[in-house]
Amino acid sequence: MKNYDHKTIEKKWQDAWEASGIYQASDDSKKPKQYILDMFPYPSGDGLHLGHVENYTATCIYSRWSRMNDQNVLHPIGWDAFGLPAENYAIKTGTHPDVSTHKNIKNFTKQIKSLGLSYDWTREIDTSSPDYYAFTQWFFLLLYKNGLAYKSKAKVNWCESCKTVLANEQAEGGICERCKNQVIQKDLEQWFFKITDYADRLINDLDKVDWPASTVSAQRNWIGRSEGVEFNMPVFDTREVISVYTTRIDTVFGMTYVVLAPEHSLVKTLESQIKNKKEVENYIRATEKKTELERTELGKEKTGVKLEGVFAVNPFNKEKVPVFLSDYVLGNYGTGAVMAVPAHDLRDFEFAKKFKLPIKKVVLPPSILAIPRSAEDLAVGAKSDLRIVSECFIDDGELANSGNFNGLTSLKAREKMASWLEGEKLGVKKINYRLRDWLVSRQRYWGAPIPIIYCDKCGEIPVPEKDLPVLLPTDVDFRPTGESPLKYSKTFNNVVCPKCKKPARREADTMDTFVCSSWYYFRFADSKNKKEFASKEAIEKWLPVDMYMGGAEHTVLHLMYARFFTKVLNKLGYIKFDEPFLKLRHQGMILAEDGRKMSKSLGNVIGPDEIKEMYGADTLRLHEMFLGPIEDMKAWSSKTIIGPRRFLERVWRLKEKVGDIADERIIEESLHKAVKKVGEDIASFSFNTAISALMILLNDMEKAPSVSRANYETLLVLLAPFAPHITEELWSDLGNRTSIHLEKWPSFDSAKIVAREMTIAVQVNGKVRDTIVLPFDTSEEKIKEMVLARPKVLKWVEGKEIKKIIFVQGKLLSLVVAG
RNA sequence: GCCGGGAUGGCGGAAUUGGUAGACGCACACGACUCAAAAUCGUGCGGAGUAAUCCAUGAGAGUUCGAUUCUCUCUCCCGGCACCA
Repeated sequence: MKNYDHKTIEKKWQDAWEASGIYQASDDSKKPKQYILDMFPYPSGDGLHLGHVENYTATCIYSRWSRMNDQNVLHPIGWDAFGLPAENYAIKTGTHPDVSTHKNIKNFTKQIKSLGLSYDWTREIDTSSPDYYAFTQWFFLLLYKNGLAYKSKAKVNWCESCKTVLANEQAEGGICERCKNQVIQKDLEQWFFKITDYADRLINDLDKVDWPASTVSAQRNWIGRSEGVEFNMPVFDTREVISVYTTRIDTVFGMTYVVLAPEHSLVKTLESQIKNKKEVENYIRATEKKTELERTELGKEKTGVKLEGVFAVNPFNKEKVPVFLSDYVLGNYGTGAVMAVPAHDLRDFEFAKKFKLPIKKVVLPPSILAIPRSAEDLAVGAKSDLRIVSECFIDDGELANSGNFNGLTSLKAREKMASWLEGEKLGVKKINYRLRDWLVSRQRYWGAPIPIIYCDKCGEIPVPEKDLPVLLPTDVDFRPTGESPLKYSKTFNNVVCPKCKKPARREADTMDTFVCSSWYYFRFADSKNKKEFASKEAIEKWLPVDMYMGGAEHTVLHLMYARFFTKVLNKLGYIKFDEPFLKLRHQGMILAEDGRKMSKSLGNVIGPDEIKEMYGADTLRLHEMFLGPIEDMKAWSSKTIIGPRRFLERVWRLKEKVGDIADERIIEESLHKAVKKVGEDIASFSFNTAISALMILLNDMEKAPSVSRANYETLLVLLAPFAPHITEELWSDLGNRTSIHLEKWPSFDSAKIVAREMTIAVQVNGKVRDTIVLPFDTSEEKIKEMVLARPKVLKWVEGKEIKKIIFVQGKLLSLVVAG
């Protein structure tokens, strides 16, 4: 081989690796296992993008390095094949999703293989294949049988003109994607998974995993644990009570009204009390029409209606306060009712201003405590003399206007007040989560059918496990009609009841694709198993995942759902661990050259194929890794890719310099340093600095008069995980008969890294004034002596008193002088 | 608003128990090779200054012999969540 011809070389070795199967994981190996997983791709029609390449290259390097360190590596790949885009494509073009999806998978496979990614293809999975979704359905049944899947009414996006349910992504901004009409919220029967049962474990177990801080905190936020109290307020002149939840019971004396969510059930119960029924009904109807988006829109003026004739009684001071209905209170959080304290809550404050309600201060900020209290500070907004305060104090402080609790800090008051309520049996301490149950049913075609049968006699019957999979029918019209497409399949809908054998019908909804991806990492351990989602032995052998990598867009949903599934399996005794992904890293997004997101509409998309064609897969891999820290957002650069390419060409040309008579010592230090640095950097996912270390080594080798074969081979081995093709070619060219990727990772000798010479920086009063090169074993005394004789140093210290000398071994000598 | 993460040459980025700021790469300049160009190789490359030296890691303070690194305050940028009581 004369020139570095990436096309020939890369094809040659990709074929060779495929034939020899060197990346296959062994189920029998005694070596320690290492499960390295990428978030499996959705095979879109656009093909692989540079973000995929970044993700897969990083874990490929890590996998190759792990194999060289004698680990039994499981590094699989598969397809998250169900999903909306394929279905939309079907609606538009009439191509069956199964056809387009498999065409895309073919293309993805080709692209991935051409990058030299070291996957074990024997374990490939496809979530849209019946072999796979049989077990997705099995998981549904598992949850169902354990009371973790249930049916309930829920609001969905509904387009009145298209007569169809829309996914959230299709209803952005409350506008139907297809016809541009307003989307409304409609109550429909939907399936839910009871993830909220696991809220506390999902929060607590975050301590067990090595995940990016931002991801952990996003999950915590999403689950939204809050500690407070729930207490009852009698409704004046009735036997009803309004139960409210608050985290700020310390502000309870400042309550000037109560707010119920418009959907609160008490509105019906209290019907006879309400004097302005018409008005109230109108408000409720208006709220129903609003989309979720409109309702939660920020900065929007508060709306509401007073329930005339209804009063709640504050148990602390027996004060009667009015009751309102407002959509700023959510029906599905806490009790759906809040005590409103406008002086200490911003939302209540806005509402109170709008409806001219009294604002009563009961918590004073520390700054006010410091100065004498004026009557104004303590002013109580009397009904006759309404005083609107300009600001609202939401922090903790000291209580005032609060009866027996005056003078307490907010913290203490919360304790005492909660205890008082508990003592009076009026309330309890309560922890609430903002996490909602997971709505899994989709009125969609391209997904796993929900394995439930409805029988007029027996009711809701789960499909018996032996009848799985419930096959997705093919005789379906995708065009939107207003109901789940599966309803219109002749082969699908009509079944016999498993119990009474009378005619029955199937559930026509399919499952959210996130259900498919909540358990796929188990399947790779045992992808061909027909009986179980994975055998106990296979799970024990490979799981949990040791290293997981993928986009940060899955920070919340996918990761939360997968953790939920794992915890359910753990609780039900299927598995011993309770966190699926021990270590997690996200790759940063690759932006277009112009620093903006790559997008078709901007016309700034660059795909891996064109780059690979021009520079080769090895250069592409190296360049993406060298662009910057893996987790950072980085702009693609076609200007600087020449750097990595030149580097590889120099490695190629260095071969000419390989000779037997080389002075090993010249590059010994450099070599051992590189072995250490590259290994450590791969371990910590610092690929950019690992590559820089390799470049430094190459620079040093080029400067040496000649390079021994052994040292050249070491360079190739270190580079092999990054650039698998060129290194394999050069390795083979040297006469090696086995693959370089089966080599052992070299070890380094710390003693050889220690330089024979050291450069000591000399500081005077903190400023570097001189540097001095000395043999490494020079004693401290000797160094001081020599330093004090240096003219550059003398210039700064002569005639001055040396007050202190700080010596850092091998690095610096710092002199502190007077004046 | 809350949570998380950032800010270092012309550019991407290095630098961790606080110890020579700018590794490595790109771009640029000059030189060698060439009839010439490309490629390649060599040298230089934060700013000011002839130099000594001074200034410089978003801004300001603090701790320290010494701060990109630690503490406080602030500005701006990015990401996530967002009426969750």
